[in-house]
Amino acid sequence: MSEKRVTIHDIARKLNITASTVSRALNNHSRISKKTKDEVKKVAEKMNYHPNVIAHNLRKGKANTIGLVVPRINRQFFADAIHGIEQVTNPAGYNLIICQSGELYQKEHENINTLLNNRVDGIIISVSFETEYSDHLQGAYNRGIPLLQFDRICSDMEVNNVVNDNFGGAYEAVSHIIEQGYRRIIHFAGPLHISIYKERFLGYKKALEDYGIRFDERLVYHETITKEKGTSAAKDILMHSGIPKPDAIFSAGDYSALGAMLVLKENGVEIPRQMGIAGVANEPFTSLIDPGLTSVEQYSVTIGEKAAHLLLEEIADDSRKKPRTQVIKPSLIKRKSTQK
Amino acid sequence: MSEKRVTIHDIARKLNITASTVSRALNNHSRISKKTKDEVKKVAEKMNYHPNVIAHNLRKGKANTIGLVVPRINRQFFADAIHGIEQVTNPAGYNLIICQSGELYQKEHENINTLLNNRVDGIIISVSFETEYSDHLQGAYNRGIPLLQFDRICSDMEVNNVVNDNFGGAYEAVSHIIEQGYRRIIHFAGPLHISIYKERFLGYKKALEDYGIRFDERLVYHETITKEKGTSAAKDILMHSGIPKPDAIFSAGDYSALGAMLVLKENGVEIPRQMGIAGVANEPFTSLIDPGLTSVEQYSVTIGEKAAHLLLEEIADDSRKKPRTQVIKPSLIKRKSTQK
DNA sequence: AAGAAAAATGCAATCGATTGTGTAAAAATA
DNA sequence: TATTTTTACACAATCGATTGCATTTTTCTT
Repeated sequence: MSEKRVTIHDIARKLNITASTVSRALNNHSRISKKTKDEVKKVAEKMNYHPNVIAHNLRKGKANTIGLVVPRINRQFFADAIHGIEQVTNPAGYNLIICQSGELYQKEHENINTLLNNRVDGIIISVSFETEYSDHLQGAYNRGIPLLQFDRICSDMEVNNVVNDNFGGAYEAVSHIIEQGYRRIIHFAGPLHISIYKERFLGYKKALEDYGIRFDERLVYHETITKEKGTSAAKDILMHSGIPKPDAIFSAGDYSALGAMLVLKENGVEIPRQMGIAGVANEPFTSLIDPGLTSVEQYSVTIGEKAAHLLLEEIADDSRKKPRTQVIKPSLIKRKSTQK
Repeated sequence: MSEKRVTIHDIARKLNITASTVSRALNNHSRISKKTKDEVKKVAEKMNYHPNVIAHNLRKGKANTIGLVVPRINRQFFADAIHGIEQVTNPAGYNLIICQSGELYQKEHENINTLLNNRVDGIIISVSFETEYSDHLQGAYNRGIPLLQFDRICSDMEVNNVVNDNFGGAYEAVSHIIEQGYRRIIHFAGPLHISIYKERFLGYKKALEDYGIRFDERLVYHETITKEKGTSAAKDILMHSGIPKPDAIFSAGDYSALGAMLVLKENGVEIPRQMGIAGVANEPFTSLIDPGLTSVEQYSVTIGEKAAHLLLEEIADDSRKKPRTQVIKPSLIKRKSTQK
């Protein structure tokens, strides 16, 4: 059944030479004659030899592996980002070990340890919702492991980052909404201790300010980034008549925008005439629903690619440089939901 | 900067004992006194010791790693399946190395080699569109590596499989369509050399047969599983008046169904009154578009979980048993698009 | 043909942890 | 107290590949 595994020693024995010669031959070492090289390779082929990467890695002291930690893999943004990362790391000869934190700090910490134990050459991480401190990351970094954060970052970690211009994206979206004639603009915010949501919130406020619209705290729905939260927020909006009637929503995420849109439509609110809506992420569904949802495209694949490039660079020259933060410019995809 | 890595030898030196004792102490070996165990653990902790998994794996001859090969990671079905797999393998102490074939046989072959070189303990694969032969898989299997296929399978490989009841799902969908009163039912088929599409096609035919509707080859649009192909197919349908007018579409995928739906709506065809539409996969967007698209839910996370369970079982008892094929029962999600 | 230079290969240590076997120390038994 | 048993640890080989250095073989010089 399971043919026992063939090693360089088996090849050596068959050819009456030493394992070191076989090793050198397979690695095209200059001090080995072409003749033996050819013989070795032929025999290796014939014996169906596969190098033991584990032994190789042990000797070399590196694993040729990059560790990745994301909240969940089955979310479009991360799946795309991972795709981008693979696109770069794979041709460079690196494997990827992917871990999911499930938005839990504890799990994320364990993930990091797993990766350290596996002697990964570098770590790419997008932190969980829960992650407010970065001891676990700092620990890895102190051990000399190149570390890079993307999208969601711990700002107290001084490492390379690849992020969206969340502020700019939000600013552009809200500006667009205002220019379409909307004035009382609601904001569905995410957890503000998370950098990306904070920045979107700030972009929203800045746009209001620049257009001379007074910021009104009552128009902010906090922690509203799931479809369900969007649904209940919309119901709340429909009920509330105490405050001046809002005429648009800028949501920090597409899903809550969707939830709200469905409720509003159901209740006879015309979109975009009576209420404009825009979100962030440009999820696939935004172009499929009716009306199409205006949204901020994040270029997640690009983010992944950049992240991988930066990390590989850092791995290549171990002189630790001043951390860079690469900002990816998002772009606003204007659809019917905001075209008054 | 990078503190040099501490090994069991460092700990041994500090305590004036041997590395073997340290190793045994850390592994709670019964022959080591509680006293030394405690001392060793304390020092290990203090020295910030992390075991070198690579050395461990080399010695143990296994990598505690499972290899995964999928066409692409950033497709909802696979992302979900991977999620399911992780859900099982992670608590069991396995890492995952994920490879993408990009739907290319050549790449898939390389992926398999990478995994073999990394001495993975098992491989889970969903083959690419291009994959018609299974030499590469057979090679891995012959080397004694437990192998499991899911979703898309090479039927000439005698290994454990986890698949959808594609036939049944299609049968149920088409039956539903017929029961709603539709009669001239178009089929958007995928590449028929791929098991899942073949089965869906057969399920479609069987349902027609059982309801006494004659199968008409002219109603089959082949290789029509992308949104674009669905779009062009719909245009074709609108133009063609030579054959009796079709009144429903059963698509082997949601995306081509979507493409068709958009074109038909644009051209004033009323759905579901004039044309019923159903797809397969229950993609997230199916519930968001208007009208909602009837579709077959595949339970991709469950598929991943089952796949992982089966593989772990096979890894656990190396006596190679007769391969099993686990079939996951899909279910039809009925939405407006087929409610005449 | 002898010696020097160059080329090709062998030897043995190494990476870090595991493990079978041997041995000293402690405990139990006679 | 002498002897056996048990307990606790040390020694050394091993996993498979890599590599500095030593040694042999070949090729080149003169």
